[in-house]
Amino acid sequence: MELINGLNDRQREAVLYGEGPLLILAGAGSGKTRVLTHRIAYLIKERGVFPGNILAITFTNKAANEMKERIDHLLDGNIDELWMGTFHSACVRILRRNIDRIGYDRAFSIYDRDDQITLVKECIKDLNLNKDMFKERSILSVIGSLKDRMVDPDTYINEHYNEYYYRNVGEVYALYEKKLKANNALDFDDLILKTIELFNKDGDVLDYYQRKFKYVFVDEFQDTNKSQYELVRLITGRYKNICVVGDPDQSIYKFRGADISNILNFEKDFEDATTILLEQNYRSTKNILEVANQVIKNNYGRKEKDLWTDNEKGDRVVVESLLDEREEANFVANKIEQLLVEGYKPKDFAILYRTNAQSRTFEEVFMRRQIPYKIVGGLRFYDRKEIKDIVAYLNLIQNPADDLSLKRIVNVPKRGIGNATLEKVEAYANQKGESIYKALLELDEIPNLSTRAKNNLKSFLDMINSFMAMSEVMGLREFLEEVINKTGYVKELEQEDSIESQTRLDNIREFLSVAVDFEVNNPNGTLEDFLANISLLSDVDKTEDVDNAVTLLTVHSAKGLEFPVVFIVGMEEGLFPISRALDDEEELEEERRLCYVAITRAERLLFITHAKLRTIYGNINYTLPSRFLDEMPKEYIKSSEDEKKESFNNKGLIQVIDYTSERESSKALRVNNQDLDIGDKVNHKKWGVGTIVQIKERDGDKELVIAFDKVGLKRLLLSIAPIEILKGE
DNA sequence: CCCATTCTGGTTTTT
DNA sequence: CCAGAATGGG
Repeated sequence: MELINGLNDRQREAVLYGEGPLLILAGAGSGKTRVLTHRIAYLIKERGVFPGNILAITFTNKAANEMKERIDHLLDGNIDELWMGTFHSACVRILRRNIDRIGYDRAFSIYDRDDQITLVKECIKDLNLNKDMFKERSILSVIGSLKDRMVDPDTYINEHYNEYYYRNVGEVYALYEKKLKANNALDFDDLILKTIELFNKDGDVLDYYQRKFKYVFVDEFQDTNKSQYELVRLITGRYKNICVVGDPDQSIYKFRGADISNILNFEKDFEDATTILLEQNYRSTKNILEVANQVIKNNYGRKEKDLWTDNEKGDRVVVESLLDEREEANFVANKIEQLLVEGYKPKDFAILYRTNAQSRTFEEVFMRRQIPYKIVGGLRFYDRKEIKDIVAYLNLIQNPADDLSLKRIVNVPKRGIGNATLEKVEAYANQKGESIYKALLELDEIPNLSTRAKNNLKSFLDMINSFMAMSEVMGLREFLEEVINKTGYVKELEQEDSIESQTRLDNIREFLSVAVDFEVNNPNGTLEDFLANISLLSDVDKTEDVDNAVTLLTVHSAKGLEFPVVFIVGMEEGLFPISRALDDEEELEEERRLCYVAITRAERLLFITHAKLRTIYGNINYTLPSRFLDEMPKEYIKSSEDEKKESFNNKGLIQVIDYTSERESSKALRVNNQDLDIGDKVNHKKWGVGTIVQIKERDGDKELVIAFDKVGLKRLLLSIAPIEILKGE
């Protein structure tokens, strides 16, 4: 049978496995996608399973599309009925059909993180809490983790009744939930939780889906949280044909509630579960894999597993030490240019970093050197102001209860409806217990409004009403154009006529083409579907499909991807592992798993870099190489610093800086500063002896960065600093 | 009500 | 350093 050709014994066993719970522990690069696609194809083709009886959960929509395509290739039959997508998109699909059974309108809005923050902010204000003490971000992270663990507000408040802070966090949580409901909105967590609630409260609906989904698959199972696990348990309650695939060593979403114990407990929770281990790696060279294995070994209490490969040994992993982030980016660019000459293509390269902020230097350098690149995440298209504004219009039109969206755009573009006016309307709505939109329908009843305000509100209302009517009859693109024109949004930007407004117009045009794409791919798609679709896209999904470009992305976003050549940058203590993890053993282990994920993305070549100086918040920091570098076995590593060191007479910091000082800025400084140079020692009145590590021109003065022996790095101006230069080598 | 300016404080990772 | 919030003048 062609479906098992070329598979190894373990893989074949997984593909051909019969009924009942199955746990596939799949190491990095062990061909789990292959196993999943082949198993699904096998069920359909050889076992006669109807595609509509299969639900497959993937981590991103992109992964879902790719898998679906691969299955399509393996079969001749039609697989349109196969449900494949993320937890969130599957839940939206279920809720759009049936959420009315638990008291929501089926036109509910989906709130993203920014919406959540706005809502929490409102709650803090409404409850008269001190906003310095109650920070919306930290409250939101508590709420998030409570939702992940399915703890409701009342339970939490009772548990913390005697703690002022946490009790009030609970109160915010309660009000937040109330507001979501009033706006007929769900946040990301709710998509899962409300589906569970629906299943628990309505036996018919549960029964329907239990019968429908005879076979359920969950990929990246190590990163599911408690509620997702519960959802899987409910859906598979009838047939128990649940196949999960995961790797505990690649669990990197603990901060989002991911619970490794889901994978560890699987065999307990599902009786007679079979476990299959995939340990042969097909992705990386021996050198790369060995480095990964040695690093992850340092995690305590993990289930020992040794990934092996038949692939060639390959080049040693290169570890490179650079002066600062600029040199780091230039080193990477140099390597890429060099490898491009050797026949690699831009799309073969990925730059992996721990935090999004690190992408900037690479962007600058790549732009200057004309290396084609694309960035995953970071400044996101859908997070741009103009896109969020348009989406808010659409949300309101689709779900008039959505006060949050209404408030966002009621005065964008300016229509003379300011805060004071809106507050009066809102007060009226609150008192009547209805939405702002509804209140506007009773405009004449609202007290204390000036005629002017009333007129402005009236024309706003008329506009929204006409949009609502149009949305019923128009195609998506046509409708969208109507909205951006009739609102005056485009007009305002055109009048502004700045570079910035031009970019915004471009973005709006881009958004229109997204809508056209959606229309083509989903001929029956509604406005609701379109909105749900764009709000559930992951960063990876959203990244533009540039033909041939270097990929810049966080290690988190790189999960599940692979590249011929990988650069892991910023391998420094405090950055990777991140500072917050340094004194917490559990978080440190998660960082180490993250490092493991990063290393195992590489197929042929792996470069790891760290800088000695890194600018954070505009401050220059001294950094040390990451502890993970020490965990990598020397025999698989080559460090060009080792080679260079021999030709320099290295006496510490001064010499280290000397040999990298070919960079342009230092060269220039050498000419201009006969008296002062990087590496010179100085004596400061208060801070004592230090070494100059950087000199910058600043308004005719010189700004010095000095590494003091006692107090570390300081930045000061030459003209006013109480220092003397210590001469004489 | 609108705009410009000052200030604050914030970076982990994201469906 | 930078973006968004808060503040105050027009």
